[in-house]
Amino acid sequence: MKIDTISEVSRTHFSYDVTTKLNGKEVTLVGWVQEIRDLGGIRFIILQDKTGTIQITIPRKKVGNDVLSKSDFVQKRYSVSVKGIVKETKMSPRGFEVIPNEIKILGTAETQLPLDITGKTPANIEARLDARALDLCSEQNVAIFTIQHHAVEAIRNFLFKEGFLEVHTPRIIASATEGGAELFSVDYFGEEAFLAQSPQLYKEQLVMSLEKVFEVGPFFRAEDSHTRRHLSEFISVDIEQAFSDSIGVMKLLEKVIEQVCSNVNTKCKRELEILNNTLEIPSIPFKRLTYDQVLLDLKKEGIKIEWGEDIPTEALRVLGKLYPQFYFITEWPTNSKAFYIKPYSDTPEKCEGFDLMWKWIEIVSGGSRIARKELLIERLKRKELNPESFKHHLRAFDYGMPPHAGWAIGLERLTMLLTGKENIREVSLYPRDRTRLTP
RNA sequence: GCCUUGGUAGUAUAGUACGGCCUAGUAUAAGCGGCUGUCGCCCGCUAGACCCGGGUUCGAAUCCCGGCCAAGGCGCCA
Repeated sequence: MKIDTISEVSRTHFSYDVTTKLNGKEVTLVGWVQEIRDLGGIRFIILQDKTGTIQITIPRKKVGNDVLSKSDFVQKRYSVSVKGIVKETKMSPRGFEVIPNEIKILGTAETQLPLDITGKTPANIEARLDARALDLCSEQNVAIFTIQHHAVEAIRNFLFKEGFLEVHTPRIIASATEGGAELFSVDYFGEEAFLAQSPQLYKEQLVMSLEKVFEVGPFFRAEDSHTRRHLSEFISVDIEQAFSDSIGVMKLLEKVIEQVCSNVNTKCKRELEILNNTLEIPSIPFKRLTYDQVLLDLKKEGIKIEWGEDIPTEALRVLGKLYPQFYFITEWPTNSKAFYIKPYSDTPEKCEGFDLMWKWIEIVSGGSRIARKELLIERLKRKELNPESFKHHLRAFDYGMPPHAGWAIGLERLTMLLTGKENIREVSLYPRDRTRLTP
């Protein structure tokens, strides 16, 4: 059987756009064979495209020889075009079917696929990721990444409206931006360089000129973590704003989250249904808990944490049950946050850093930044970082650094809550983790 | 990095406590044949697997040791 050429094919409708209103009309559909049910005298082909599925019905005695032989030849995952007449009938899943006049075969596929694309025998995450290109064809996965798209769309639109400029900072850097986290090293023309773990230092410098900036892009952490919420390469949505503080950027963040939820809710109704997830639009302002309050709450639950310590995952899970939606944790101990987070001037042991939590997972972290060079150097030393390796960054503070603040959303973590998925690898197209570098 | 659990056809699993009845069962996918209203179609037939290496034993999918791989948890973080 010869493969047909695409040149004569032009799609008139996506599967989802076909309705009973088109009864009797001719449509041309393009997509993939998802399933074939052959009953002998009649054959049903379920055609899939990115919008959904549609039933092609082939009564053996009522179609031409060419249609019959093409439909004999097709297998699951073959790319085809189908030109045919829409026919209303109660016997088909969506109330209509398409009776083909012409089928073109545009591409083939191997017969024994590594995953069951109909979902009758679900594969585990490892097998799915090994065959990710095929896995992504599932209705569920199309729904996940459609939702992620509309989340980013809402973020971009809102930030544009608020006067933010979208920027692109380097991924290849000479030294650690924050210290602490492990970096991937790369050979840069014989010199050691690193993959950026965050745009932090660059976005701070940019507020001196562009005032309000944001960036959406991948960052890299060589942490040896093995959890359902960590990736070695993840997408960060970063903003930084001049002449603002943590209170200001928290208010902005609430609006961003609200916009995301409402955009996804209105544009992704079907996707949410497919994922069996409901999304509430959170009311703002979000609850603000101080670190001290969190410690008190946890004490009541029988969990004791020394002041100044980070909150362990086990405790966060308990906290997530007490506050099962979005909430901020503010006024962190200065030493538990990165060196660039601004301490309160009256109580310097606490800082203007915050985390936005969703249940027990940290979705966003941010804060007011230190704008004074001397204080920044002091904080670097306190964190046992060498100010010398930050000299280019520190110099920027001599050129008119305004007070500023910002935050960073973990896009995959945000997508997890939007889609109801509990494994971050489900919401990353090609996840990179401690043990996975392919595909 | 540490801890726990696991690795059986393309996929998903049963069998492992107490070694023999496992010539390794089932579902689904695949191949062939049949069927005019399926929608997890149905029916018949065919083919397909015990992670690798060593050990114990008359006998190992099953027990022991080593390795590799995975999932989950912790620490760390977005």
